[in-house]
Parts: sequence; structure tokens; C-alpha cells
Amino acid sequence: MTQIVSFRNHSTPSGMPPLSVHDLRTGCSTCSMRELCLPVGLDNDDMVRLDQIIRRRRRVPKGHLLYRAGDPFVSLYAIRLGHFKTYQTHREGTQQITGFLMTGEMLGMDAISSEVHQCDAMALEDSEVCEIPFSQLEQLFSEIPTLLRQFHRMMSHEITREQGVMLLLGSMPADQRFAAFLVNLSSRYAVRGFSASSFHLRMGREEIGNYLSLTIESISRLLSKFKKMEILKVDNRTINITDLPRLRRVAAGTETI
Amino acid sequence: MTQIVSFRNHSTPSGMPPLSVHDLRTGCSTCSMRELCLPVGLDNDDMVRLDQIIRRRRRVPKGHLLYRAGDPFVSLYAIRLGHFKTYQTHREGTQQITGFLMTGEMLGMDAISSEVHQCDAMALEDSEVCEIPFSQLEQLFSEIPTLLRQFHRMMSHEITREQGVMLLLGSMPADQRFAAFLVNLSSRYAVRGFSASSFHLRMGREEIGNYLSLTIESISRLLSKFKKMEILKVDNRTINITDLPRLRRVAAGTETI
DNA sequence: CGTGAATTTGACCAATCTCAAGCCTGGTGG
DNA sequence: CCACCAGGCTTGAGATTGGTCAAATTCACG
Repeated sequence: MTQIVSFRNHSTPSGMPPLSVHDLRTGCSTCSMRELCLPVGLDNDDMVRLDQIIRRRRRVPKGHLLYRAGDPFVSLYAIRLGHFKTYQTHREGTQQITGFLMTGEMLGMDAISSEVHQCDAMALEDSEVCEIPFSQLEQLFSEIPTLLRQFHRMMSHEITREQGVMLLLGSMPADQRFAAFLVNLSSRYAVRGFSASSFHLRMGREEIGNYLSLTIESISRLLSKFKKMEILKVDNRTINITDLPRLRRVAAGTETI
Repeated sequence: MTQIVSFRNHSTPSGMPPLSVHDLRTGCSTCSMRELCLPVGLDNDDMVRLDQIIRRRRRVPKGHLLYRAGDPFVSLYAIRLGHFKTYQTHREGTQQITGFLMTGEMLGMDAISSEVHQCDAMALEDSEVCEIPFSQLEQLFSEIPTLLRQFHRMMSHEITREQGVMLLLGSMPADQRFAAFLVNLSSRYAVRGFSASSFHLRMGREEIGNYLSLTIESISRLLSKFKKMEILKVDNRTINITDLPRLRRVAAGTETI
């Protein structure tokens, strides 16, 4: 692992072509399940069956909840378009964000065990998801072994991702955490065919701080520090990484500030 | 969730009878996979097929590695007896412990996605595991749907557990973290039919500190503090919880110290 | 332009770490 | 059986990172 932290890594196996704008417009082709099956030799019949299940779409406007903690678990959701955050709520009020998810990533896997959703999932912008009824998916597993295998990879990948966050929260100082966060976003946008160096933050400083267990003030100070170091330019929520290699070194702890 | 933190929760669905000493002596009956299938109506035939796969046992002496990061992923392991820790290694030297596992719990699920183990697994005492070759398990999935469903629950449960640790590392002060750690151990021993109030720590202060992202000194001070508060008694690595309700309140943050 | 929310910046504070010393404890050899 | 040693643990004092509080600034948007 050259990159120690891997927040929510893209769910796409490496080697997969990045999504094109065309993909974003046609059917459910950005759904994780479908994506994941393309490179592993599902035949056309299988694809059709998969599509029959995941065809249902649902729009979620900015700020609205896709599901909330306590809801019965019925479906997994693959993000077709947009961004989400997942968070758990403590005692009245305090929330802890457990992940930021983008196009092609999957929501709801943590609910399989208890059959109840463990967190809220909120759209950070107007978004659209594919609903995948889990019981139907399970049926399909028996018919399409490849699909099952990919599903296992996704679950396992989520476990690995969370271990990365544990590592980050557990043993990185603030600057390293934040750098790792930015590097992670950058890679995930790159995989999706967007710029790795310039992107728009869909979440506010407060949400970033919450996720990284830092205060909003710390995030702000770190942004200023990175700006001064000429690692990046900031225009409100637009980030422009001017020295990605250095940012990576900061994230890795190789370069102390 | 009354108990906010759920480190490595027991993998047994609630309502399952705790393991008896008898269980510990007969065959592979403590393997997670087997355990998990008992209450969900696997018939005898299925059970036999499962046993054929998981029959292979392996002893791991204290301090030895079951697998190490980078090893190719071949099997999952269910702990038959003993305790393990899993940890990732940073740059030369530093390690971050990601979990402590006990009898009946499963190791290796994080390796499915990459087909390479992501962490080292070391025995904290002389231990014994059942080896479950994953490819054979996959074959069995198609024959025994119930088994597959249980497997998904286990994966999902691991995701939930890690979210709990994220919550813990992200938003709890030191005393709360350590209390949560002890409450968690206590519950897991209770489920296994051991005393909830008195148990032996298999890991040193340093390992606890590493897991909770606290220094060894902090752990030591917290032990002293809890002793003074008459929440517990400590004799070396033997913990005796004298006021579990209060410890729970500290863990929950209800009772500030 | 005006208004409230989000962000930035500064000064100070507190939780936790670091460093350093001393203390048990269990194992070993005389 | 006892003394000694090494490793792990405890305790104290001071340093640091990141948090808190407060004020100033900028931005989004009507």
C-alpha cells in the first residue's frame, strides 16, 4: 500500500475504464453492481436479468434522506449520480459522518446483518440512485456465481476501506488526515474520468471536520497552510491541487510540515 | 444501539445459546460458520458438507502469525480456541491494531476483495483455528443458500463493527474509549458463557493503547482512575469489574468523570 | 446591496502525549 | 530459597496538538 489511507475507495476494480459522460446518461450503467460485472464476463442474458432487478430508480434531492437509521433493510442502493454522506447519530444532536459516497458507489451494505439500517444516508446534492431489492439480488446470486463473487468483493472492500479510516483516525496527525482525505477524493474523481487536480467539494468544512474528527477551524487552518505551502489553491469549495506529489507525501507522513 | 461501541461483537446472532465447555471440546463446533448455521435450520446433510470443508485445523502458538499482510488469500479462519490480534504495519515499525478476536470469531474477510491479506494476524496465546478454503466455501454457497445468507450477515456485521470503532476513535475522549473497550470485552465473554465481570486481558497495556489510539501511560492512568472510582479491581492483567452499570454509563458518556 | 450563514483568523486553554524516573513481577541462576 | 534482572507497568512534570471561544471577513442569494 503506497497510499495508506483509502477512505471510500472507488468500488471499481482497477483496470476498468473510467466512466464517460455517455455512461452517465444511459440506463443504469453506472450502478456498482452492473459496473462490477462488466469486466468479469457476465453474458448478455445475465446482464438483462441484472437490469430487470436494478431498473428502479429514485431521485433524492439535496439534503433529503435516502434512508435513516432504524429503517428496515429492503434494498441496497447504487449511486447513479450525485454525492451522499452517511452518518450515525449519537445521543440527540451529535452526528458522526462515516463516509462520503459518489457516483457508482454502493449504500446500505452495513444493514444486511441486522436487517435494519445503521445510519442515515443524506444527499449532498440532487442525486439519483438505483434501488436493488436485496432478496431479488440474493436469488440472482444462485443463478449468476460471478455476480456473487463481485458482491463479496464489494463487501470486503468496504471492510478494507473502514480499516483505512481506523488507521487514519487512530494514528495520523491533523495535517496528514486532511491531506489523505484530499488525495482520496482526487483518486476517486480520477477513476471516474474527472480531473484529479481540480474538483468541487460537495461537503462543507464542518462535514469534513466531522468525518476526520477535527474542528471546522482546524480544517480551515489546514487549508490556509496548504495554500501557503503552494500545495493547492482554494476558491470557496473548489480545490485545485497544484502539487499532488507533495500532497501525497504529506498524506503518507513522508514530508513533515 | 444502547451500546454505542461494538468493537468486534460476537458473531453469533442474539438468541443463540452461549457456548458450553462441551462445545469447546467437540469437533469444530465453535467455528463461526458452523455456529451461524445451527440456528437457521441447516439440515444434517448440509452440516456434514460444511464440516468436510472446515475440518482442517491448525495450531498457532502464542506470538506466531496465522497470516501476514501480503500473503495470498486462500482461506478464511474461524478461531476455535484462543485469542488473536490483527494489525496493519505502516512504514517500518509502527503498527496499528485493528481488532482483537476471540473464540468463534472469523479472520480474513478483509482479504476477499484484493485476494491478498491486508493485515497480520497474530496469536495472543496458544490458539487453534479452523481453516475454511474460500473457493470450497463459495461452491457450497450455491448448494446451501442459508449458508450464504449467514455469510453475508457476518461480512455486514464486520462493517458495522468497524463503524463502531470509527465512532469510538473519532468522537470519544480517552476514558470513554477505554470504558467502551472493557464493556465490549465483558459482553463478548458473557456471550461465550464466561464471567462478564471478571476476565483476563490477553493483550498488554501497550496493545490496548495502540488499538484505542492512546498511549500506554494513558491506559495505565485510566486503570488507576477506574480503580479509585471503585468501578473495577485490577490485578496485573486480571480485570474484575465491580460496577458494570457505571462502567457502561462511562462508556456511553452518560456519566462524566 | 443587505442579510445570514459559512469561513477564516487569533488568543487562549485543555486533553493527551512525551520524557523520565521508579516500581512491581515473574522468571532465572546461584 | 533468595537475589537479581528484564520487561511491563505506574506515576509525575512539563510540552504540544488540536480544541474552544470570540471576533472579523467573505460568500450566497434574495
